[in-house]
Amino acid sequence: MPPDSRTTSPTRPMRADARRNYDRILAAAAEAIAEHGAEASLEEIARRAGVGSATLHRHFPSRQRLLEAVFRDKVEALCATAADLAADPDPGQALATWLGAIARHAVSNRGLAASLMRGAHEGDPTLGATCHTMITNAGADLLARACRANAARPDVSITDLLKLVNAICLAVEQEPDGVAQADRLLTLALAGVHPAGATGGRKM
Amino acid sequence: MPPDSRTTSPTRPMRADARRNYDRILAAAAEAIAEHGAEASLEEIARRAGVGSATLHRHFPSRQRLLEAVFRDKVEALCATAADLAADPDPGQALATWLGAIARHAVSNRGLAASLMRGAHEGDPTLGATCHTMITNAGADLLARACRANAARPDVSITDLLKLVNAICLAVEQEPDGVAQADRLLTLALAGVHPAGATGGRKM
DNA sequence: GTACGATATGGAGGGCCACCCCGTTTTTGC
DNA sequence: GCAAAAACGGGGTGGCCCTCCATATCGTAC
Repeated sequence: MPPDSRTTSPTRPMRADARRNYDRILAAAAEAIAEHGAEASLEEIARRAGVGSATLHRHFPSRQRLLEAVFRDKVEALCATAADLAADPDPGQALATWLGAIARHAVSNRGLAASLMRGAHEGDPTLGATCHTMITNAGADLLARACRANAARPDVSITDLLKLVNAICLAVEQEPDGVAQADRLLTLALAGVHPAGATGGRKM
Repeated sequence: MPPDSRTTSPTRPMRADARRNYDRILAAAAEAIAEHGAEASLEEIARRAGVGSATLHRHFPSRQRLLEAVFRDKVEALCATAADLAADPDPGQALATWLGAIARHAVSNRGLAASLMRGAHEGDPTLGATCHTMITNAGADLLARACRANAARPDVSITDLLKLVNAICLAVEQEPDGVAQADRLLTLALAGVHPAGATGGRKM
Protein backbone atom coordinates (compact mmCIF):
# COMPACT_ATOMS: atom_id res chain seq x y z
CA MET A 1 0.00 0.00 0.00
CA PRO A 2 1.75 3.13 -1.21
CA PRO A 3 1.29 5.98 1.25
CA ASP A 4 -1.60 7.71 -0.47
CA SER A 5 -3.10 5.60 -3.16
CA ARG A 6 -6.46 6.05 -1.51
CA THR A 7 -8.13 9.13 -2.91
CA THR A 8 -10.24 10.06 0.07
CA SER A 9 -7.68 10.78 2.72
CA PRO A 10 -6.85 13.35 5.34
CA THR A 11 -3.57 14.01 3.57
CA ARG A 12 -3.80 15.01 -0.05
CA PRO A 13 -3.42 12.14 -2.54
CA MET A 14 -0.08 11.69 -4.25
CA ARG A 15 0.51 13.40 -7.52
CA ALA A 16 0.41 11.07 -10.51
CA ASP A 17 4.07 11.35 -11.43
CA ALA A 18 5.13 10.93 -7.83
CA ARG A 19 3.13 7.75 -7.57
CA ARG A 20 4.62 6.43 -10.79
CA ASN A 21 8.14 7.06 -9.57
CA TYR A 22 7.32 5.55 -6.22
CA ASP A 23 6.28 2.34 -7.90
CA ARG A 24 9.27 2.28 -10.20
CA ILE A 25 11.64 2.72 -7.30
CA LEU A 26 9.95 -0.07 -5.41
CA ALA A 27 10.30 -2.43 -8.35
CA ALA A 28 13.93 -1.52 -8.91
CA ALA A 29 14.64 -1.90 -5.20
CA ALA A 30 13.11 -5.36 -5.12
CA GLU A 31 15.37 -6.42 -7.95
CA ALA A 32 18.51 -4.90 -6.53
CA ILE A 33 17.90 -6.21 -3.04
CA ALA A 34 17.29 -9.70 -4.37
CA GLU A 35 20.67 -9.50 -6.06
CA HIS A 36 22.77 -7.73 -3.47
CA GLY A 37 20.92 -8.06 -0.19
CA ALA A 38 19.79 -5.38 2.22
CA GLU A 39 22.92 -3.32 1.61
CA ALA A 40 22.22 -2.79 -2.08
CA SER A 41 23.37 0.58 -3.38
CA LEU A 42 20.63 3.19 -3.23
CA GLU A 43 22.16 5.03 -6.14
CA GLU A 44 21.98 1.95 -8.28
CA ILE A 45 18.36 1.49 -7.35
CA ALA A 46 17.63 5.05 -8.40
CA ARG A 47 19.56 4.49 -11.62
CA ARG A 48 17.60 1.34 -12.42
CA ALA A 49 14.35 3.11 -11.70
CA GLY A 50 15.33 5.92 -14.06
CA VAL A 51 15.06 8.45 -11.29
CA GLY A 52 17.40 10.94 -9.65
CA SER A 53 18.85 9.89 -6.33
CA ALA A 54 17.15 12.82 -4.65
CA THR A 55 13.79 11.43 -5.67
CA LEU A 56 14.55 8.14 -4.03
CA HIS A 57 15.57 9.87 -0.83
CA ARG A 58 12.45 12.00 -0.86
CA HIS A 59 10.18 8.97 -1.10
CA PHE A 60 12.17 6.84 1.32
CA PRO A 61 14.00 8.93 3.89
CA SER A 62 15.91 5.92 5.19
CA ARG A 63 17.04 2.57 3.94
CA GLN A 64 14.85 0.93 6.53
CA ARG A 65 11.76 2.63 5.11
CA LEU A 66 12.58 1.33 1.67
CA LEU A 67 13.10 -2.19 2.96
CA GLU A 68 9.81 -2.09 4.76
CA ALA A 69 7.97 -0.95 1.67
CA VAL A 70 9.63 -3.61 -0.45
CA PHE A 71 8.75 -6.41 1.93
CA ARG A 72 5.36 -5.22 3.07
CA ASP A 73 3.40 -7.76 1.09
CA LYS A 74 5.61 -10.65 2.12
CA VAL A 75 5.15 -9.64 5.71
CA GLU A 76 1.42 -9.39 5.26
CA ALA A 77 1.41 -12.87 3.78
CA LEU A 78 3.25 -14.17 6.81
CA CYS A 79 0.76 -12.46 9.08
CA ALA A 80 -2.08 -14.08 7.16
CA THR A 81 -0.38 -17.45 7.53
CA ALA A 82 -0.24 -16.83 11.26
CA ALA A 83 -3.94 -16.10 11.31
CA ASP A 84 -4.68 -19.34 9.48
CA LEU A 85 -2.47 -21.34 11.79
CA ALA A 86 -4.23 -19.93 14.81
CA ALA A 87 -7.00 -22.45 14.07
CA ASP A 88 -4.64 -25.41 13.89
CA PRO A 89 -5.57 -28.21 16.29
CA ASP A 90 -1.94 -28.58 17.38
CA PRO A 91 -0.77 -25.20 18.68
CA GLY A 92 2.81 -26.30 19.22
CA GLN A 93 3.06 -27.59 15.70
CA ALA A 94 1.42 -24.44 14.39
CA LEU A 95 4.01 -22.24 16.04
CA ALA A 96 6.85 -24.35 14.71
CA THR A 97 5.38 -24.32 11.24
CA TRP A 98 5.03 -20.58 11.29
CA LEU A 99 8.57 -19.97 12.46
CA GLY A 100 9.72 -22.30 9.71
CA ALA A 101 7.77 -20.30 7.17
CA ILE A 102 9.40 -17.09 8.35
CA ALA A 103 12.80 -18.68 8.04
CA ARG A 104 12.11 -19.93 4.56
CA HIS A 105 10.91 -16.52 3.42
CA ALA A 106 13.75 -14.72 5.10
CA VAL A 107 16.45 -16.85 3.58
CA SER A 108 15.09 -16.79 0.06
CA ASN A 109 14.29 -13.07 0.16
CA ARG A 110 17.57 -11.50 1.02
CA GLY A 111 17.16 -8.49 3.24
CA LEU A 112 13.88 -9.57 4.77
CA ALA A 113 15.49 -10.74 7.98
CA ALA A 114 17.29 -7.45 8.38
CA SER A 115 14.04 -5.65 7.83
CA LEU A 116 12.21 -7.78 10.35
CA MET A 117 14.92 -7.48 12.93
CA ARG A 118 15.07 -3.75 13.33
CA GLY A 119 11.94 -2.22 14.73
CA ALA A 120 11.10 1.41 14.21
CA HIS A 121 13.90 2.09 16.63
CA GLU A 122 16.27 5.03 16.63
CA GLY A 123 14.34 8.25 16.42
CA ASP A 124 12.02 7.05 13.72
CA PRO A 125 8.72 7.14 15.53
CA THR A 126 6.62 5.79 12.70
CA LEU A 127 4.12 4.51 15.17
CA GLY A 128 2.89 1.05 14.21
CA ALA A 129 2.88 -0.41 10.73
CA THR A 130 6.50 -1.49 10.67
CA CYS A 131 7.34 -5.01 9.61
CA HIS A 132 8.71 -5.68 13.03
CA THR A 133 5.56 -4.84 14.93
CA MET A 134 3.33 -6.53 12.39
CA ILE A 135 5.12 -9.83 12.72
CA THR A 136 5.37 -9.53 16.46
CA ASN A 137 1.67 -9.01 16.82
CA ALA A 138 0.89 -11.84 14.46
CA GLY A 139 3.09 -14.23 16.37
CA ALA A 140 1.94 -13.29 19.85
CA ASP A 141 -1.32 -15.23 19.52
CA LEU A 142 0.38 -18.28 18.12
CA LEU A 143 2.81 -18.35 21.01
CA ALA A 144 0.10 -17.74 23.59
CA ARG A 145 -1.87 -20.69 22.27
CA ALA A 146 1.20 -22.89 22.25
CA CYS A 147 1.90 -21.87 25.80
CA ARG A 148 -1.60 -22.66 26.92
CA ALA A 149 -1.32 -26.09 25.32
CA ASN A 150 1.93 -26.61 27.23
CA ALA A 151 3.83 -26.84 23.95
CA ALA A 152 6.12 -23.91 24.69
CA ARG A 153 7.92 -22.82 27.81
CA PRO A 154 5.84 -20.18 29.57
CA ASP A 155 8.86 -17.91 30.06
CA VAL A 156 9.69 -17.48 26.39
CA SER A 157 8.59 -14.29 24.65
CA ILE A 158 7.59 -13.89 21.02
CA THR A 159 10.23 -11.20 20.74
CA ASP A 160 12.95 -13.62 21.73
CA LEU A 161 11.63 -16.29 19.43
CA LEU A 162 11.59 -13.98 16.44
CA LYS A 163 14.97 -12.61 17.29
CA LEU A 164 16.29 -16.13 17.27
CA VAL A 165 14.78 -16.94 13.90
CA ASN A 166 15.99 -13.72 12.36
CA ALA A 167 19.43 -14.08 13.81
CA ILE A 168 19.72 -17.49 12.21
CA CYS A 169 18.50 -16.23 8.85
CA LEU A 170 20.76 -13.21 8.92
CA ALA A 171 23.73 -15.43 9.62
CA VAL A 172 23.13 -17.94 6.85
CA GLU A 173 21.45 -15.83 4.20
CA GLN A 174 24.55 -15.39 2.13
CA GLU A 175 25.69 -18.98 2.15
CA PRO A 176 24.87 -21.11 -0.86
CA ASP A 177 22.87 -23.72 1.04
CA GLY A 178 21.20 -21.15 3.25
CA VAL A 179 17.75 -22.70 3.22
CA ALA A 180 18.99 -26.07 4.42
CA GLN A 181 21.18 -24.50 7.08
CA ALA A 182 18.44 -22.25 8.38
CA ASP A 183 16.11 -25.16 8.64
CA ARG A 184 18.64 -27.28 10.47
CA LEU A 185 19.54 -24.54 12.92
CA LEU A 186 15.96 -23.63 13.60
CA THR A 187 15.05 -27.23 14.25
CA LEU A 188 17.98 -27.48 16.58
CA ALA A 189 17.02 -24.36 18.46
CA LEU A 190 13.41 -25.39 18.84
CA ALA A 191 14.17 -28.89 20.01
CA GLY A 192 17.22 -28.04 22.08
CA VAL A 193 20.70 -29.45 22.04
CA HIS A 194 20.04 -32.09 24.63
CA PRO A 195 18.64 -35.36 23.33
CA ALA A 196 14.91 -35.72 23.86
CA GLY A 197 14.31 -36.86 27.40
CA ALA A 198 17.54 -35.58 28.91
CA THR A 199 17.35 -32.95 31.61
CA GLY A 200 16.32 -29.74 29.96
CA GLY A 201 17.71 -26.95 32.07
CA ARG A 202 21.06 -25.27 31.75
CA LYS A 203 23.08 -23.36 34.26
CA MET A 204 26.35 -21.59 33.81
CA MET B 1 51.81 -12.73 18.04
CA PRO B 2 52.80 -10.18 15.39
CA PRO B 3 53.93 -11.92 12.22
CA ASP B 4 57.63 -11.77 12.82
CA SER B 5 58.49 -10.74 16.32
CA ARG B 6 60.55 -13.88 16.67
CA THR B 7 64.06 -13.16 15.55
CA THR B 8 65.02 -16.59 14.35
CA SER B 9 62.66 -17.17 11.51
CA PRO B 10 62.65 -18.37 7.96
CA THR B 11 61.29 -14.97 6.88
CA ARG B 12 63.35 -11.96 7.82
CA PRO B 13 62.25 -10.20 11.06
CA MET B 14 60.18 -7.06 10.78
CA ARG B 15 61.91 -3.76 10.69
CA ALA B 16 61.60 -1.81 13.94
CA ASP B 17 59.46 0.97 12.54
CA ALA B 18 57.19 -1.48 10.78
CA ARG B 19 56.67 -3.34 14.00
CA ARG B 20 55.93 -0.13 15.87
CA ASN B 21 53.33 0.86 13.33
CA TYR B 22 51.85 -2.61 13.36
CA ASP B 23 51.32 -2.37 17.08
CA ARG B 24 49.91 1.13 16.90
CA ILE B 25 47.42 0.09 14.26
CA LEU B 26 46.35 -2.87 16.32
CA ALA B 27 45.76 -0.69 19.35
CA ALA B 28 43.83 1.89 17.36
CA ALA B 29 41.78 -0.81 15.72
CA ALA B 30 40.86 -2.34 19.05
CA GLU B 31 39.60 1.03 20.22
CA ALA B 32 37.68 1.84 17.08
CA ILE B 33 36.13 -1.59 16.81
CA ALA B 34 35.03 -1.45 20.43
CA GLU B 35 33.27 1.79 19.64
CA HIS B 36 31.84 1.14 16.20
CA GLY B 37 31.83 -2.62 15.75
CA ALA B 38 33.35 -4.72 13.02
CA GLU B 39 32.48 -2.14 10.35
CA ALA B 40 34.62 0.58 11.88
CA SER B 41 36.23 2.86 9.30
CA LEU B 42 39.68 1.72 8.30
CA GLU B 43 40.68 5.27 7.49
CA GLU B 44 39.77 6.38 10.96
CA ILE B 45 41.82 3.57 12.43
CA ALA B 46 44.80 4.68 10.38
CA ARG B 47 44.21 8.25 11.47
CA ARG B 48 44.08 7.28 15.14
CA ALA B 49 47.22 5.24 14.77
CA GLY B 50 48.96 8.21 13.16
CA VAL B 51 49.80 6.30 10.00
CA GLY B 52 48.83 6.66 6.38
CA SER B 53 46.01 4.50 5.13
CA ALA B 54 48.40 2.73 2.79
CA THR B 55 50.38 1.50 5.76
CA LEU B 56 47.32 -0.01 7.31
CA HIS B 57 46.47 -1.80 4.09
CA ARG B 58 49.99 -3.08 3.73
CA HIS B 59 49.97 -4.64 7.18
CA PHE B 60 46.41 -5.94 6.94
CA PRO B 61 45.39 -6.65 3.36
CA SER B 62 41.77 -7.22 4.34
CA ARG B 63 39.40 -6.20 7.08
CA GLN B 64 39.10 -9.80 8.13
CA ARG B 65 42.85 -10.03 8.70
CA LEU B 66 42.73 -6.99 10.93
CA LEU B 67 39.83 -8.39 12.93
CA GLU B 68 41.63 -11.65 13.40
CA ALA B 69 44.75 -9.93 14.64
CA VAL B 70 42.75 -7.77 17.02
CA PHE B 71 40.91 -10.70 18.52
CA ARG B 72 43.61 -13.30 18.42
CA ASP B 73 44.30 -13.28 22.13
CA LYS B 74 40.64 -13.39 23.06
CA VAL B 75 40.21 -16.37 20.81
CA GLU B 76 43.22 -18.06 22.29
CA ALA B 77 41.78 -17.51 25.74
CA LEU B 78 38.55 -19.15 24.65
CA CYS B 79 40.46 -22.07 23.27
CA ALA B 80 42.31 -22.42 26.55
CA THR B 81 39.00 -22.37 28.39
CA ALA B 82 37.83 -25.17 26.14
CA ALA B 83 40.91 -27.18 27.00
CA ASP B 84 40.26 -26.71 30.71
CA LEU B 85 36.63 -27.67 30.40
CA ALA B 86 37.56 -30.84 28.59
CA ALA B 87 38.38 -32.25 32.02
CA ASP B 88 35.04 -31.30 33.52
CA PRO B 89 33.17 -34.25 35.04
CA ASP B 90 29.91 -33.15 33.41
CA PRO B 91 30.53 -32.92 29.65
CA GLY B 92 27.08 -31.51 28.86
CA GLN B 93 27.54 -28.76 31.39
CA ALA B 94 31.04 -28.10 30.12
CA LEU B 95 29.81 -27.57 26.60
CA ALA B 96 27.07 -25.25 27.76
CA THR B 97 29.49 -23.29 29.90
CA TRP B 98 31.88 -22.88 27.02
CA LEU B 99 29.22 -21.70 24.61
CA GLY B 100 28.09 -19.25 27.25
CA ALA B 101 31.63 -17.97 27.58
CA ILE B 102 31.84 -17.43 23.85
CA ALA B 103 28.59 -15.54 23.92
CA ARG B 104 29.70 -13.33 26.75
CA HIS B 105 32.97 -12.50 25.04
CA ALA B 106 31.31 -11.95 21.70
CA VAL B 107 28.71 -9.57 23.02
CA SER B 108 31.06 -7.48 25.09
CA ASN B 109 33.73 -7.37 22.39
CA ARG B 110 31.91 -5.98 19.42
CA GLY B 111 33.12 -7.47 16.18
CA LEU B 112 34.30 -10.73 17.68
CA ALA B 113 31.24 -12.62 16.52
CA ALA B 114 31.68 -11.36 12.99
CA SER B 115 35.29 -12.41 13.10
CA LEU B 116 34.41 -15.84 14.40
CA MET B 117 31.66 -16.35 11.90
CA ARG B 118 33.59 -15.94 8.71
CA GLY B 119 36.22 -18.56 8.09
CA ALA B 120 39.15 -17.97 5.81
CA HIS B 121 36.65 -18.23 3.00
CA GLU B 122 36.71 -16.34 -0.27
CA GLY B 123 40.08 -16.70 -1.91
CA ASP B 124 42.06 -16.01 1.20
CA PRO B 125 43.84 -19.31 1.63
CA THR B 126 45.61 -18.45 4.86
CA LEU B 127 45.77 -22.07 5.76
CA GLY B 128 44.93 -22.62 9.43
CA ALA B 129 45.31 -20.12 12.23
CA THR B 130 42.11 -18.21 11.57
CA CYS B 131 39.82 -17.48 14.48
CA HIS B 132 37.15 -19.59 12.91
CA THR B 133 39.18 -22.74 12.64
CA MET B 134 40.78 -22.26 16.04
CA ILE B 135 37.44 -22.08 17.77
CA THR B 136 36.01 -24.89 15.73
CA ASN B 137 38.84 -27.21 16.62
CA ALA B 138 38.67 -26.24 20.27
CA GLY B 139 34.96 -26.95 20.41
CA ALA B 140 35.00 -30.24 18.55
CA ASP B 141 36.37 -32.14 21.52
CA LEU B 142 33.91 -30.61 23.92
CA LEU B 143 31.01 -31.56 21.70
CA ALA B 144 32.32 -35.07 21.12
CA ARG B 145 32.56 -35.63 24.85
CA ALA B 146 29.07 -34.28 25.41
CA CYS B 147 27.78 -36.54 22.71
CA ARG B 148 29.43 -39.57 24.21
CA ALA B 149 27.85 -38.73 27.56
CA ASN B 150 24.49 -38.50 25.83
CA ALA B 151 24.24 -34.82 26.75
CA ALA B 152 23.99 -33.61 23.17
CA ARG B 153 22.11 -34.89 20.17
CA PRO B 154 24.45 -37.02 18.09
CA ASP B 155 23.40 -35.32 14.87
CA VAL B 156 24.48 -31.81 15.85
CA SER B 157 27.77 -30.49 14.54
CA ILE B 158 30.11 -28.08 16.24
CA THR B 159 29.85 -25.88 13.19
CA ASP B 160 26.12 -25.54 13.60
CA LEU B 161 26.43 -24.92 17.29
CA LEU B 162 28.93 -22.15 16.82
CA LYS B 163 26.95 -20.67 14.00
CA LEU B 164 23.98 -20.52 16.31
CA VAL B 165 25.90 -18.82 19.08
CA ASN B 166 27.49 -16.33 16.75
CA ALA B 167 24.22 -15.59 15.01
CA ILE B 168 22.68 -14.74 18.34
CA CYS B 169 25.57 -12.53 19.34
CA LEU B 170 25.65 -10.76 16.01
CA ALA B 171 21.96 -10.02 16.32
CA VAL B 172 22.04 -8.58 19.81
CA GLU B 173 25.49 -7.06 19.98
CA GLN B 174 24.31 -3.54 19.36
CA GLU B 175 21.44 -3.56 21.78
CA PRO B 176 21.97 -1.96 25.18
CA ASP B 177 21.17 -5.10 27.20
CA GLY B 178 22.98 -7.36 24.78
CA VAL B 179 24.61 -9.57 27.39
CA ALA B 180 21.31 -10.42 29.05
CA GLN B 181 19.61 -11.04 25.73
CA ALA B 182 22.36 -13.24 24.41
CA ASP B 183 22.28 -15.29 27.54
CA ARG B 184 18.53 -15.69 27.41
CA LEU B 185 18.49 -16.66 23.76
CA LEU B 186 21.35 -19.08 24.11
CA THR B 187 19.69 -20.76 27.06
CA LEU B 188 16.50 -21.01 25.05
CA ALA B 189 18.27 -22.52 22.07
CA LEU B 190 20.13 -25.04 24.15
CA ALA B 191 17.12 -26.16 26.13
CA GLY B 192 14.61 -25.91 23.31
CA VAL B 193 11.30 -24.16 23.11
CA HIS B 194 9.26 -27.07 24.33
CA PRO B 195 8.91 -27.38 28.09
CA ALA B 196 11.17 -30.01 29.62
CA GLY B 197 9.57 -33.39 29.18
CA ALA B 198 7.38 -32.55 26.20
CA THR B 199 8.01 -34.36 22.94
CA GLY B 200 11.23 -33.07 21.50
CA GLY B 201 10.98 -33.41 17.75
CA ARG B 202 9.64 -30.94 15.26
CA LYS B 203 8.28 -31.49 11.81
CA MET B 204 7.13 -28.96 9.28
C1' DG C 1 80.61 7.01 11.60
C1' DT C 2 79.21 6.63 6.98
C1' DA C 3 77.22 5.07 2.87
C1' DC C 4 74.19 2.18 0.47
C1' DG C 5 70.56 -1.13 -0.61
C1' DA C 6 66.45 -2.94 1.15
C1' DT C 7 62.38 -1.81 3.33
C1' DA C 8 58.59 0.91 4.83
C1' DT C 9 55.96 5.14 4.49
C1' DG C 10 52.01 8.35 3.39
C1' DG C 11 49.81 11.74 0.48
C1' DA C 12 47.46 12.10 -3.63
C1' DG C 13 44.11 10.27 -6.60
C1' DG C 14 40.38 7.14 -8.52
C1' DG C 15 36.10 4.96 -7.98
C1' DC C 16 32.05 4.31 -5.33
C1' DC C 17 28.68 5.78 -2.09
C1' DA C 18 24.82 8.48 0.84
C1' DC C 19 22.69 12.53 1.26
C1' DC C 20 21.31 17.50 0.36
C1' DC C 21 20.58 22.05 -2.12
C1' DC C 22 18.13 24.52 -5.25
C1' DG C 23 17.00 25.95 -10.07
C1' DT C 24 13.84 23.69 -13.26
C1' DT C 25 9.96 20.96 -14.84
C1' DT C 26 5.47 18.76 -14.26
C1' DT C 27 0.93 18.46 -12.39
C1' DT C 28 -3.29 20.09 -10.61
C1' DG C 29 -7.30 22.99 -9.42
C1' DC C 30 -9.65 26.59 -11.17
C1' DG D 1 -4.91 28.16 -20.18
C1' DC D 2 -2.62 29.80 -15.83
C1' DA D 3 -0.54 30.23 -11.54
C1' DA D 4 0.64 28.01 -7.37
C1' DA D 5 2.00 23.87 -5.51
C1' DA D 6 4.38 19.72 -5.84
C1' DA D 7 7.89 16.89 -7.50
C1' DC D 8 12.11 16.39 -9.98
C1' DG D 9 17.19 15.58 -10.74
C1' DG D 10 21.97 17.27 -11.68
C1' DG D 11 25.62 18.35 -9.24
C1' DG D 12 28.11 19.29 -4.91
C1' DT D 13 29.96 17.69 -0.35
C1' DG D 14 32.07 14.60 2.35
C1' DG D 15 33.08 9.84 3.47
C1' DC D 16 34.87 5.42 2.35
C1' DC D 17 38.18 1.76 0.44
C1' DC D 18 42.10 0.87 -1.96
C1' DT D 19 46.52 1.65 -4.99
C1' DC D 20 50.65 4.03 -6.89
C1' DC D 21 55.04 5.83 -6.43
C1' DA D 22 58.29 9.45 -4.95
C1' DT D 23 60.31 9.90 -0.55
C1' DA D 24 62.08 8.83 4.01
C1' DT D 25 63.86 5.49 7.23
C1' DC D 26 66.28 1.47 8.80
C1' DG D 27 69.91 -2.13 9.11
C1' DT D 28 74.35 -3.34 7.98
C1' DA D 29 78.93 -3.83 6.13
C1' DC D 30 82.79 -1.32 6.15
